[in-house]
Amino acid sequence: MTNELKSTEALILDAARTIFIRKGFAASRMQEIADAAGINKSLLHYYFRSKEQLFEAVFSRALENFIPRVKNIIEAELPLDQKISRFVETYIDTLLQNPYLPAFVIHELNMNPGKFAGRLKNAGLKPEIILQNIEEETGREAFLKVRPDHFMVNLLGLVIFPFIARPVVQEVLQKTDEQYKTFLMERKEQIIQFVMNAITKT
Amino acid sequence: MTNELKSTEALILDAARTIFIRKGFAASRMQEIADAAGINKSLLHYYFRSKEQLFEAVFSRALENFIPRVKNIIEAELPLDQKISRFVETYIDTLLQNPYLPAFVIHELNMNPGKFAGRLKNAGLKPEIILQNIEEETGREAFLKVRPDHFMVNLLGLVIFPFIARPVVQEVLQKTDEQYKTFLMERKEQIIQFVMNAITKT
DNA sequence: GTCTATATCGGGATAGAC
DNA sequence: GTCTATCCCGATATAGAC
Repeated sequence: MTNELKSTEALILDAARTIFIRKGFAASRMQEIADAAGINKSLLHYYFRSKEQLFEAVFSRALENFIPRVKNIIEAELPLDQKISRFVETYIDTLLQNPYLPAFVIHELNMNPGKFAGRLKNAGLKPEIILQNIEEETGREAFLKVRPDHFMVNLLGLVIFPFIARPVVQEVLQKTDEQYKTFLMERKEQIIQFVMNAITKT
Repeated sequence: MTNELKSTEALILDAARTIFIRKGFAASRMQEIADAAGINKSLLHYYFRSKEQLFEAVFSRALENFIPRVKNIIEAELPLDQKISRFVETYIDTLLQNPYLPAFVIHELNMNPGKFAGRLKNAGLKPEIILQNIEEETGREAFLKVRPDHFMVNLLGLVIFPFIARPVVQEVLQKTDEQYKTFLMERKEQIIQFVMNAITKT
C-alpha cells in the first residue's frame, strides 16, 4: 500500500527478505521474489546482478540489524542478574518480531559454515570479552561460578530453541498458534527464573 | 568397500541420507545422490519414482530411528533426577553420532510444517503423558514445581541447540573442531548440573 | 535390474526496445 | 529504470536397449 513511497531497491530487498527467510536460498525463486515485490524479474538482476548477490545483501542486513541489539545489552553496565533479565527479555521480544530469522540464519550457516567467519568482529562483537565478563560476574556475591562458554550456550539455547524448532515443539505441546505466541512470551519470565535458580548459591 | 554386500535400495537410501541431511531437500541433486551411491541416476527413479518420494523415505527412516530412543528413556520407571540424567546423556550421545540430523529435521519441518502432524502418535510417543509425568514428579520431595511445557522445552533447547547452531556457536567460542566435540561431551555433565540446580529446592 | 540416450521443463541470466 | 523476449543450462524424469 505504501509501495509507491519506497525505492525499487528497498522494495526488492523487502520481498527478497520475506521469500529467502521463509524458504531458504535454494528453494527460493527469483520469479517469486519479483512477484512479491510487484516488479519484473529482470529488474532483480539489474539491481543485484545475481541471485547470490541478492541473497548476500539480505543476509548481511539481517545480521547487521540484529547484532547491535545483542551488543548493547551485553556491554551495559549492570549487575549480572539484571543483565540476564534484560538479555532474555530483549532477545525474545526481538525474535517475536522476527520469528523466522533464527532458523533462516542457522540453516544458511549450516549450508555454508565459512560465511560467518569475521562478521562478528566486523560488527564489533567481542566474544572473549563477553565470556570474561560472565566469568568475573559469576562466582561473586550470591552466584555460583559457572563455565562461561556453557553458560552462554545454555542461555542462547533456552531463548532461541523454541523459535527454531517451532513446528515440532508446537505439535508436541499441542498448542494453537495463539497459545504458542503466549507460550513464547511466558518464556521470558520462565527462563529468567530457571537460570537464576541454576546459578544462585543455596 | 562393503558396497557389494548391500542391496541397491539400501545403497541408495544411505547415499540419499547423507546428501539430503547435509544439503537439505532443495539443494540436493539426484545426480549427486547417484554418484554417492555409485549407481546410475535413473536407478533412483526406478526404486523411488521421484525425488520427493526418495526424500520421504529418508525422512521417515530418520524419525523412526530416533523416536524410539527418546520413548525408551521417557517411559523408564526412574526417579526424576535419574530420568533427567539418562535423557540428557543418551540424547547427546545419539546426536554425537548424528550431528547433522536435528538441523536437517528442523529445517525440513520449517519448510513444510504439516509434515510432522501425526508422526509422533504413529511412533507411539504420547506428549500428554510425558508432560503429566513431569508435572507429577516435580513438586515432590526435594524438587520445585515447574511448568512441564516450559521444562520440556528448556531441556530440549539445552541439549539440541549447540548441535543445530554449531557454526555460530563454534565461531563465537573460538573452538577447533576437536575442542567443539569435547565441549559437546562436557555438556552432558554441565546440563545435568544446571538443570538440577534450577529445580532443586533451596 | 541396470545402463544410455533423450525428452521436457524450470529457472537464472542477458539482450535490447522503450 | 523498467519492460518483453529469449537464451541456455541444469535438473527431474522417462523411453528403451541390454
